[in-house]
Amino acid sequence: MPELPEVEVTRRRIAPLLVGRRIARVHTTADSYFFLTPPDALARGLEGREIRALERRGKYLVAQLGDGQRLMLHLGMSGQLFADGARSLRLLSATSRASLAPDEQPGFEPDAHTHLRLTFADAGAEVLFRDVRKFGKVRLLEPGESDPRLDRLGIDALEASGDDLHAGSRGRRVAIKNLLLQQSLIAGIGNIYADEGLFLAGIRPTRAARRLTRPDCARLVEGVQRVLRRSIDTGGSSISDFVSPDGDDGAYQDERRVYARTGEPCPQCATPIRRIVLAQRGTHYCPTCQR
DNA sequence: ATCTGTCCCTGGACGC
DNA sequence: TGCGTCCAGGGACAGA
Repeated sequence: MPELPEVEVTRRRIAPLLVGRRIARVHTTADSYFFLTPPDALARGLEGREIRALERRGKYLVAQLGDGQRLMLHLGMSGQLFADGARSLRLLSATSRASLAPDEQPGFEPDAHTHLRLTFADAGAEVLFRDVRKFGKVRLLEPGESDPRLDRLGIDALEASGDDLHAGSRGRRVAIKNLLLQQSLIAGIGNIYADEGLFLAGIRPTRAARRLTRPDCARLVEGVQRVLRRSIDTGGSSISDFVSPDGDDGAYQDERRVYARTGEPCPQCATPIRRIVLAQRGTHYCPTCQR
């Protein structure tokens, strides 16, 4: 599930394949709510454009195009942005996987879930956007046009300070975890890193946001940033579908302390990790270390 | 204004 | 073995 680190890893590795290249051909799947810009308009708008830069805002990627247009991408839950030639079992459907010999590593063939495929004017790798569950989004923004999804984003999680969180949590009765997931306050934190950050800070996810002191907020932001940076350094978390543009799996899932470790001993005190549901999301914490 | 619940989608896990 | 059912989760949205 792509959160800030997975999106940032994707950006760093895919940027060299995109920036400075001119899009020659665009292939899409049929229209669906994945396409905020309908496929035909998207193809028309993109063909012939040069990509000048690739930026990240929270969990969004924004490509700056040569004539002032921008291409906005969100990976959703199961989005995969990669180059053709990437090799990973995560890029295959279950049926193609089942037909494989145990040691076989076949190349990827664009399938029904490959919603966007960019071919470039010069030779070189194509870039593909695959998203099985279609929670991802793609939109072409005309010069000067904005998208409320981007406008609403708060400060990037890597730039945020404890004071930002403290200011945003005043008077809020919601559980602190819910607040961490709100992209309008701090952008980029998702379910995994919220749980991990709260554990590092020793704060229970259910605590009312307004009950956090200034030092609590400082510790929490510090904890969240520590796990985000570490995850970027290890290539992100490949817990379900995430795969980097070259097909590598991330390794951060091996460093998880509480996320999806229900019943396992807390790494600090050996109390079994507890799982509850907050904001319709699985939430994991140590009942002893997190108060 | 804030908060909660519902919905989009598909594959994988699980039970019989 | 094979089918059915449930669940995961980001974020938009409706309604309280």
